[in-house]
Amino acid sequence: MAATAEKRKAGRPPARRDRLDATAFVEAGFEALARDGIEAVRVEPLAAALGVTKGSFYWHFADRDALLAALFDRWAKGRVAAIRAETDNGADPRATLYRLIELYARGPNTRGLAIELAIRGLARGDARAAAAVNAVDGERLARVAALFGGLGHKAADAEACAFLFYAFVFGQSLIARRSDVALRTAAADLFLRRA
Amino acid sequence: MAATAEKRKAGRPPARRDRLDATAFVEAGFEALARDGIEAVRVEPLAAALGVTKGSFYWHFADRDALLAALFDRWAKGRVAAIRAETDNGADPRATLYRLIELYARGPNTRGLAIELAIRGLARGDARAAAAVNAVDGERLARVAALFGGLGHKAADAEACAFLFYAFVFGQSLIARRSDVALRTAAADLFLRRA
DNA sequence: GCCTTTCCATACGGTAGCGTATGGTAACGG
DNA sequence: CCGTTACCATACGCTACCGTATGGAAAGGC
Repeated sequence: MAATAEKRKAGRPPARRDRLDATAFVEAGFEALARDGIEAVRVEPLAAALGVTKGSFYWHFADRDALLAALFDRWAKGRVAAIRAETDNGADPRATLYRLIELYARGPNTRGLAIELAIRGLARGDARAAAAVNAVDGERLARVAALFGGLGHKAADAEACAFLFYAFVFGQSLIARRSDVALRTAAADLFLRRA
Repeated sequence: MAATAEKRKAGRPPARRDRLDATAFVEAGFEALARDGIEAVRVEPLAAALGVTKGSFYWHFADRDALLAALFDRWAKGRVAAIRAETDNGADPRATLYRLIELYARGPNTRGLAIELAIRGLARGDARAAAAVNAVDGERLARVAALFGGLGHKAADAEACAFLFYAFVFGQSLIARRSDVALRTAAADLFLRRA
C-alpha cells in the first residue's frame, strides 16, 4: 500500500517490472567466468542467459571491456572486504589461519577458487586484472602477516610466513590430486603446527 | 657430394626446401600459449607467423583440437623427462630441492611458468589437459617425495612435504609482488631449512 | 494526458576464425 | 621422363561475436 508513493522518500530505485541493472550482468559474468573461463564472458551469450538481448547490455556498459573492468573491480573490493571480515574478530591467530586454509582449500568453494585463478591468470596480460590482484594480495598479506605476528614472529619473518601461507593456499589448488583431503591437511599441519 | 644419393642409406628425412612439419606448429603454439594464453593459439595466426597459410596446418593436423592435444602431450612428456633428469643425479637432496625452487621461481623461466599455468588453468575444463597435468604431477610428487625421504622423512610425511613443496613453488608464481626476490627466498628458507 | 526518460528489441554491417575443397608445384621413385 | 606423393596456396561458405543505429514501450514527472 502506497508503495509507489514512497519511492521518493525511501531510497528505493524505480524497480520496474523486470528490468536489469548493471550488476545483473556482472553477476552473470562471474558465473560464466567461474564455469568456463574468461573466454566465456561474452556479451551476447550473457544477455541471452539473462533473457534479454545485447541491446540491454550496451545500455549499461560501453563495451565488453567495461564489463571486464567492472568484474575485476567488484572482485577486488569483495575479496578485500572478505579478508578484513575474516581477521577483524579477535580470535586466536592460529585458529584463524586454519580457518583461512579451510576456506579456500576445502570443498564447496570451487566457484570462488575458479574465479580467483581465472583473474590471476589474466593478470599477466591485463593491467586492470593485475591491479585488482595486487590490491587483494596486499591486503591479504598484510592481514595474515599480522596473524603470524600475533604468534610471536618478528616483522620480516611474519611477512615471509604470510607469503608462504598464501603460496601454499593457492598452490595446492593448482596441483592435481588436490581432492586428496588427507594429503592436504597433512601438508597444512606440517606448515602451521610449528609456525 | 652424393648427398642426395645417401638420403636412402642415412635416415635423413626428405628435408625439402623450407617446408614445415607438425612440430613447427607445436613450437609456434607454445610460443603463443606462453605469451598470450590459450586463446592466442589459433590456426590462422599461427600459420601466418610461420609464413604459410592454414592450408599447411590442415595438412599436418585434423583440426585445432588436434594441435591442442599435441601441445598437452608434448608438454607432459617434456616435463616428466625434465624432472627425471633433475633428480636422477645422486646429488644432495636438500641442494636438489633448492635448485628445483630456483628453477621455477627464479627469473628467466617466465616462459615455462606461463605455459605451466596456462595448461593448469585449462585442466579444469579439458580432459586432455587434466591428464597431462596429472601425469606431470604424479611424477613430480613421487620424485620430490623421494628427495624428502632421503632427508629422513617417513613415507607419509615425505609425501606431505612434496605436496607442500610444489604448492609453494606454483603458488608463489600466482602471488603479486612475486618479483620480490628477498621475500621469496626467505619463504623458501623458512620451509626448507628444517625439512 | 502529454512528454521525457529509461530500458530494451531489432536490424545491420563488419571482423576473425574454423574447416573444406580444390588446384598447383616441387621433388622423388622408377 | 612420367607419374606419384607430399606439401601448400587460394578461395569459399559458415558461425560467432562485436559494436552501432534506431525505433518502441512502459513508467514517472508535472
